[in-house]
Amino acid sequence: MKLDSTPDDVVPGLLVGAGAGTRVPTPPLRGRVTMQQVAAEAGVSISTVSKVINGRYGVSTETVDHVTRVIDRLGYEASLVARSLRNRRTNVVGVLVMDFEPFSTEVLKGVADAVHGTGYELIAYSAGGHEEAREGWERRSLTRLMATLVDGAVLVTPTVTDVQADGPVVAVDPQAGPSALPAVAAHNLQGARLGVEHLIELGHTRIGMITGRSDLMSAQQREQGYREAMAAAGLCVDQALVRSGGFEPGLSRVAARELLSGTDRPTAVFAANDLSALAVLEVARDLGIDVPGQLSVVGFDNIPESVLAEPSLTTVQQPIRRMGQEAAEMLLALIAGEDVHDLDRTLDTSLVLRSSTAPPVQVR
Amino acid sequence: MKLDSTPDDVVPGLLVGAGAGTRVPTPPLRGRVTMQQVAAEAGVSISTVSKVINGRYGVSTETVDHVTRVIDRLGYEASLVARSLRNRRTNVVGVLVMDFEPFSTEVLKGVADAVHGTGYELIAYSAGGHEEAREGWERRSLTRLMATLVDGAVLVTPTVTDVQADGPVVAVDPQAGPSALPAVAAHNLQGARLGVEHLIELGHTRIGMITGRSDLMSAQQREQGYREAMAAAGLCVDQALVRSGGFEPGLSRVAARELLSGTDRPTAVFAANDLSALAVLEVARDLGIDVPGQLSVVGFDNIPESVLAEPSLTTVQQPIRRMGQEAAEMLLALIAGEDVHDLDRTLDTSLVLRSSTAPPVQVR
DNA sequence: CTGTTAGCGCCTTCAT
DNA sequence: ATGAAGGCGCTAACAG
Repeated sequence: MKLDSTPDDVVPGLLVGAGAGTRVPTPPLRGRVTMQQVAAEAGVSISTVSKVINGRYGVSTETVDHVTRVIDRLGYEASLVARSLRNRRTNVVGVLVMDFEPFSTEVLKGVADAVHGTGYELIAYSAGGHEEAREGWERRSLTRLMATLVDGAVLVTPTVTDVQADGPVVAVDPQAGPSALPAVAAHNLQGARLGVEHLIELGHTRIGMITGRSDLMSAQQREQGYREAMAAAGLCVDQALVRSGGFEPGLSRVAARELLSGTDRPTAVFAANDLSALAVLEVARDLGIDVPGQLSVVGFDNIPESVLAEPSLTTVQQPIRRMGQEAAEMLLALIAGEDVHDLDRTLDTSLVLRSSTAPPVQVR
Repeated sequence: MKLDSTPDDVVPGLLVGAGAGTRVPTPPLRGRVTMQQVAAEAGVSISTVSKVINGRYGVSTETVDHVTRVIDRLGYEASLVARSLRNRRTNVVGVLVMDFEPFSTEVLKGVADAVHGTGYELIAYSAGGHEEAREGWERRSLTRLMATLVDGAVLVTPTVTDVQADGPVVAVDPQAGPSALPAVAAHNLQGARLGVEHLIELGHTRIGMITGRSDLMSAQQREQGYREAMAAAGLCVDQALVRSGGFEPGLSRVAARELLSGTDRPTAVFAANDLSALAVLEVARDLGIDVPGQLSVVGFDNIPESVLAEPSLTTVQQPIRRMGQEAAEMLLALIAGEDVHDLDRTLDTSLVLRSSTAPPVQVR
């Protein structure tokens, strides 16, 4: 009978209008129902409730029934947090990201694919996104969640990979040299070559590049691929045509504007990622430069947005979603204690032809 | 003195060779470093460590320094879980989804946009994805996380909205009638009208529809929009031209085949979502019906695939990401205790013209 | 300024 | 078959 008399704790949340004064189901008392309350309502001890929930032996059939009914009525569900804290095993895998942007969410979909039907739950965590928390977010996130909320984690695009965690960790697209972690990455160098070779085959010779964040391995490899393709075709790289866009829209717009405003602008631009390529498209439009008529643009990543762009973007596709899948499969195997053979996987990239590239105009 | 004598609890994790008796940088002992260990290593009490971490007053400068150093050296980071369990406030907002698919991840990006720089962390949670867990996932997830891991939550496409949680909850694209929850949705009715009006303006009069899942509000509204647009133009709806596609490809193909096989087939079809519209395209191709020559098709959603279709799909766009943003803004305001005025927002949709629509052929 | 004490919600021996 | 007690990692009163 103590259930109806709890005037001490004011409800901070919203009260639903639905009058519940009607039949049986004791108006699911508001807010967090704890095992405590279930026990009280059922007139048994907390531990008995726990046993019922976890299907432990040593509870009479009728007690089980009764408690189960109370649980249903109250809409009780064990707190993930409390349970995690207590148990070593949580049955949850985590995807740790710096931010939720196109790349990481695509990886997330892949991880979800692989986790489906395994009985694991999935948690994606971002410490908040911007700048401040940049340095070492992967270490912090890992420490904060691992072994206390998740059984294992997929690290998306980590800058630091010499992390130490007491559970399995797999990196996707690691950015710090030969990783100390099991990892899944795309073949950046090959991809960049593909993209630039496409432009060269179209007849372009003045090809500029918006590079990525110089401290990241993928950025370096893509730039190297660009240089290799140019060199292989006997074309020289005009340093004035290489600008950094830092893998992000803001800087990329600035870089693109510099690149396209000059008198002797390139006829084609290879961007280190789609976000940068989209920025180029935007700037070109501002400047009245027709794409692909007067300027060809090739991106890298093939994020969903790239196809929605106007014109749709020719880009180098990374099998992002697949990367997430493979990472998750590795992770689950590692959690299961199986020994995984190929701890460092590199997936092939491919060129996706769309509408942002064309042969250069024959000017004079 | 009881700190060094805890032989009862065997470390289940991996043991590193590093003896702790040596010099300075005690090789960051592996795995989960707890406050306990930091305290022991620093020779102070646990609560002192806690105070240092939380910047509480009443700790001598040198102690702060010392403890801080130890924390750095050990790479300690407070467990999100333990902290959440203790505090009422967690500084984390959750996005609860049935699964990580294109729609929900798009919402997620929007939420992330809005959360940036607010100091909140973001957790996206999916109970596993498929079928089994369908019914009531929103209720379960909410109960499991709210007030114990997150301060508030965004529910994506919940089927049930009469949930009771002890914290703010905002629904995005709720599917269960006038929601009892604060909600953000797209203007399905208006969108449907836009799509159908476009067909009418092109000159179509025999316009069919592939409807969605009849138990979902969005489906009902889209159908209503279709009927209203028809009525407004003085066109009557031939019931034989309205078939259910259940929002999914399989059923939609069947429906499309029925619709297009008849002798008196429609000259245009409005589909309740892009997936259905794509099915129509497919069936039309099978049947040798030219789109948009002999048949115009309009979809709803504007998923990336719609632009890749052949021909690319004219469709009604929902501002999905924006919906996530608004939901998050509402949520943060609610958490902050501000009173939000507009608790049920409807965002405008817009028509995206592509290549699957054209005037009807003048047959005879 | 520092340490002790008491839980947050849950699960698990260990008694009864 | 049931309940009491202790503790997961952390914080917030209260002592000293």
